[in-house]
Parts: sequence; C-alpha cells; structure tokens
Amino acid sequence: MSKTKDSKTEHIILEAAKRVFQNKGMDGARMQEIADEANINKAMLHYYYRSKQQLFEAVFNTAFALLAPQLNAILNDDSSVEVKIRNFTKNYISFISRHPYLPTFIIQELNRNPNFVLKMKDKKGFPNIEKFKKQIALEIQQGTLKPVKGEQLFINIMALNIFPFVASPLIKAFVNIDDKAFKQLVEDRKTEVADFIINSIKA
Amino acid sequence: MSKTKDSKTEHIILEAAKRVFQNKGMDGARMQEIADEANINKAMLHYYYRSKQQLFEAVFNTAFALLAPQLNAILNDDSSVEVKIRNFTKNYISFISRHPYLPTFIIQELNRNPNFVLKMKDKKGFPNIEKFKKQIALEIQQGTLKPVKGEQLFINIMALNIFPFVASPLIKAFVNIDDKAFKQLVEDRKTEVADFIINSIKA
DNA sequence: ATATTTATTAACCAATTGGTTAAACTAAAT
DNA sequence: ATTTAGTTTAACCAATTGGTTAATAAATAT
Repeated sequence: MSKTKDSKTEHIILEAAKRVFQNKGMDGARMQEIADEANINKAMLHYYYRSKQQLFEAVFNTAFALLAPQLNAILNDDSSVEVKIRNFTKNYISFISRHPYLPTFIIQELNRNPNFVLKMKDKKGFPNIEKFKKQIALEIQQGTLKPVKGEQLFINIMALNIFPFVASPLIKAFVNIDDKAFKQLVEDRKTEVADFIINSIKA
Repeated sequence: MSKTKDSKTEHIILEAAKRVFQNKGMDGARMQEIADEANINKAMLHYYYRSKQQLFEAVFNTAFALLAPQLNAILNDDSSVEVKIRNFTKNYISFISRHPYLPTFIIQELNRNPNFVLKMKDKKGFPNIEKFKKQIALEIQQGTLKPVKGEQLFINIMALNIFPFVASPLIKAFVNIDDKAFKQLVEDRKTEVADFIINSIKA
C-alpha cells in the first residue's frame, strides 16, 4: 500500500461506484447515479478520481485483484491435481456466491475493451498457467491422469465453474427454475463439478 | 413470415445495427454510428424502427432466433446421448466460430435486463429441457450412463461449449496465446469437449 | 399527366451527461 | 487569531444523444 490517505469519502465513492458499475457496466453507469448512491455531491467523484474512466478503472482493478488469487490457487498450489480441483471448485463457487457480479462484470468489460487485459498481464499476481501445465504432464506420465492438454483442462475447469454465474438468466430460463432452485443447483455444483471433471480425467 | 415488405433499406439498417449492437451493446451503441454504418440518414432508423429500444429488440430477437435451434438440436434430437453430444459439440463450435459475437451479446444483454428473457419463454421454439432430462434418466436406467442429473449435464455441456467464446479475452491472457493459437485451440475443442464429457458420464 | 402515398434528408430540439468552477466550509498549522 | 490547505457544494457549461419535423424526392396509383 502506497497511500495511507484513503479518506473516508474516497472509500465510500469506490464502494458506490462498485455497486453501480457492477450492474450497469461502464457505458450504462452514470456519474450522478454513483454520486446519489454515495450520498455525495457529483463533483466529489472528479475531485478524488478525476474522470469516469479513472473511477471505473479503480473499480475494475479491485474486482480483478479479488478474482486473481482464486485462480492462482489452482494454478500454483502444490497438492495433487485431484485435490486441487476438488478444493478449487468448492472454494470458487462459494467465493462467487458471495460476489455473484464479479465474473460477469470482468468478462463483459474485457470484451468491451480487450486490450485492457494487456495492462494487467504485467502486474505480478497475474494468473499464469505454466506450472499447472507441468503438473498435468507429470501426472499423465505417472499414470494417474489420462492424456489431456493442460490448457484445455484449465479452460474446462474455468468454464464449468464460472459459466453458470455468467449465464444465469439464460440457464434459469432454459432449465425453467426460479432463483431459489438455481441457488440450490449451484450449491450442488460444489461437488458435482469436481466429480464430473475427475471422472473424466482420472486414469 | 408476416411482412412481405422488408424494404431493402430496412434490411440494411438491421444488418448495420447488428454489427454495432454486437460489439458495443445497447448502452454503448449510438444511433448515429448505426446510421453511418448503414450509409444512411439517422432519421431513417426511426422511420423504420421508431426507437433505439425497438431497433435493439429486433437485433436481439434475430440473434436469439439464430441460437435457439442450435440448442434444440441437443435437447430434442432422437439419437443417443453420446451421439448427440458429439454432434452438438462439433456443430455448435463451428456455428459460433461463424458468429463469435452471438453468445457474448445475448448473455451480456440478458444480464443487463434479466426479465427480458421471460418474453422469450412463451414463444414456440424456445429451448425446453424436459425431453432431454427424460432421455438421460432412461439411459442411466439402461446402464449406458453413470447417474447424473439432466440439468447439471445440460449446464456442463453449455458451459464447456459456450464459455471459451464468452471469456476469450480472459482465456487468451491466462493461457498466454494469440488469436491464431486461440483459434486452433477452439478448433481442437470440437472433439476435445465431446471426449471430455463422454469420458465423464459413460458407464 | 396528375394526385397521392412512401422514402429520404437536413436542420433542429430538448434532455442528458461528464466535467468545471468559484465560492463556502472545515480542520490543521503558524 | 489567522493563515493555509484540504474538502464540499451549487451552479454552470459544452458536447452528445435520441428523437422530431418540415420540406423534398421518388415511386405508385388514378
């Protein structure tokens, strides 16, 4: 941490901005709405964050900083692939249930501005897949896993865990269930998804 | 088809609107930009579609109408689960490669306005999961499939097929590959994903 | 040919939006 | 006590945006 300042107002603004950007996106969000949400004069937003763009980036960065360690858990942890997948699935679904807006927000904004992710890649703590790939190759060689490419397995794990949250309105409609049933279904996935993956790749 | 009209201009506008809405979304799109894209006066947009909202809905409906039959393929086709999954995966990935904007657009806009999907549910042709659930239950009983809930399997199939397209900027960054390598990776998934699923559920 | 309906355009408009400014208020430093 | 620096506000501003209008051009019907 470089800034010891972090005035109370600054923090209140960031929290309000988080809530508004989260479900309106950059384009849909209005500075006035953020100000109202923070019970504060609109000029304060510019006083602390200069522009909408900079306020947005502050929100995006904190959101991403929250998500990245979750992914690093599965990429860099030292336990066996099976244990990692079981832990990750349970933890990740539990994590997202507490921040359901997160993946949608990040994915949506990265699609809007794909070169935005490049700035992130340099920062330390940015998820890197290399160690995971080596581990997969090793376990295949040891005979505990069927042959599978690390990249593809990683994508599958991400897809199975994240997709239901990103596409929740679609899923609710197709499967024809209400919010409560959806919540239960997601809860079930904490073990369901891990079993599904392990079943597929275990030798 | 009710309208034999469909003037040429009307069609040009819809195509232009598709392109703009597709990568800017409802909030980010500008009527003037759509007009420019169509090489036409902005007033024409209102002449044919009255409002931005109605033009958007026209675009959304055509997009959804394109996607729905793809999903019905796996839900209502009569072949075995294994065959269906193999066919669907290959066809769907090939389909989306031709319309890479589609799933992101639909998911993004449904998240922006979740009750929008309710209007869709009434229309015939809206994907329904019931038949698929019965088929899964039957094959489990016959001993060709391991026990698995139809809803969860359906979600897994959707997730594995759709997610890479929705989260492509994120995946490219994590797996550290460029557009070309990503394209190859997606191409590989035409068989990869089917194998992954079948491996997991086959008794 | 002429009237009438349909298509198209340029100019305009009111509302919204991100951002600024100058003045006022507050708290800390002298 | 008073200067000083930081904080907050109301009012304002220029640009943008979705949408309208009135006039014109093109096609269709009579």
